[in-house]
Amino acid sequence: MGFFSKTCEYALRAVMYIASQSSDGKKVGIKEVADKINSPLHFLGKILQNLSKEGLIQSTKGPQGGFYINPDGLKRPLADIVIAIEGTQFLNGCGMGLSYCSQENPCPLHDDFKEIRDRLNLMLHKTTIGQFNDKLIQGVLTLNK
Amino acid sequence: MGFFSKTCEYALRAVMYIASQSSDGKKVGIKEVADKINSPLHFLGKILQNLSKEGLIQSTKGPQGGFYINPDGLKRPLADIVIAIEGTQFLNGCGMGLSYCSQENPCPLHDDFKEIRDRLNLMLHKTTIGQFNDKLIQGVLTLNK
DNA sequence: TAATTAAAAGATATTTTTGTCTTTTATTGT
DNA sequence: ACAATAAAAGACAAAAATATCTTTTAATTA
Repeated sequence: MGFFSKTCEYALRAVMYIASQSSDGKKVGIKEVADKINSPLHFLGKILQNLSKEGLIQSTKGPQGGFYINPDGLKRPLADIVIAIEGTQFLNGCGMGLSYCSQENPCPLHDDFKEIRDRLNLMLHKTTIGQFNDKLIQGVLTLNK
Repeated sequence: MGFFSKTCEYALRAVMYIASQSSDGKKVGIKEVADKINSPLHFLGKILQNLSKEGLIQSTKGPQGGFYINPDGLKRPLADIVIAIEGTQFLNGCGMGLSYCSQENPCPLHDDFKEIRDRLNLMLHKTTIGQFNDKLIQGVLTLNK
């Protein structure tokens, strides 16, 4: 297993792809997204549907419809996606799975984990959804395979 | 979901508990371990069985039997447990799930993730299984709930 | 209004993870 | 040898994650 769940991996890749295509009000169909990020079509459908409900991406049905991200959305941090999918536990919970773990009642890895989680949080909060648009369009960065 | 799988969380807690009880050749039964780390008994049984096969812990059957960790084992890094359970992918794979992700063909998060993974690896490799024995015995650190 | 398009929603299937229960095997002590 | 103990092993079940397929709803265009 990877660091994030498959669901979260697909979500991150898909959102970044949609972002990179959303510059001039363009919309992309789910078939294109699934193809470009190499994910199962209908499974991705559910994921995008949820992200859409959360307001992280936008969509319209019908001809010329598809998914897109509005300018404000491009400025949101990646953390929003991760939290929407993995929940807050992933970024804030105890590394050893203890629910009462705290500074007063610490697990053996409490301090070490706090530092690593802090770094992960920092990274996910300072990085925005639209941050990679240019390099994705240029083809310098990859989202496929 | 947490950072590690339940299996890995139980494993880390159990191994640390067994370690803390292994100072003077003492052995602990699985019932005691499951109770002390608050995990499902038989599920933990499978986990310890696997760790035993990997040589990360030792066990003997029969009266006065149980699980223990030999002096060399106490010096091994936590990374050995995590790798035994989560696989190398967890500590080395691409954060976005791409199998061809590399410095030459990077995903958008390649560099950021590398730094976080490096820190996690460093921590898990410098921390040993037996490192918390004293504080666990003193009750300064917790493994339960 | 009708046909077409594309996401939303629902139903179902598969796989993996997590968990429980029972039987077997190995060890110890009598 | 026999009984008791405790892990190993196997069978099975429940829940969650992953995946596929079909139907419905909303939007567009002709």
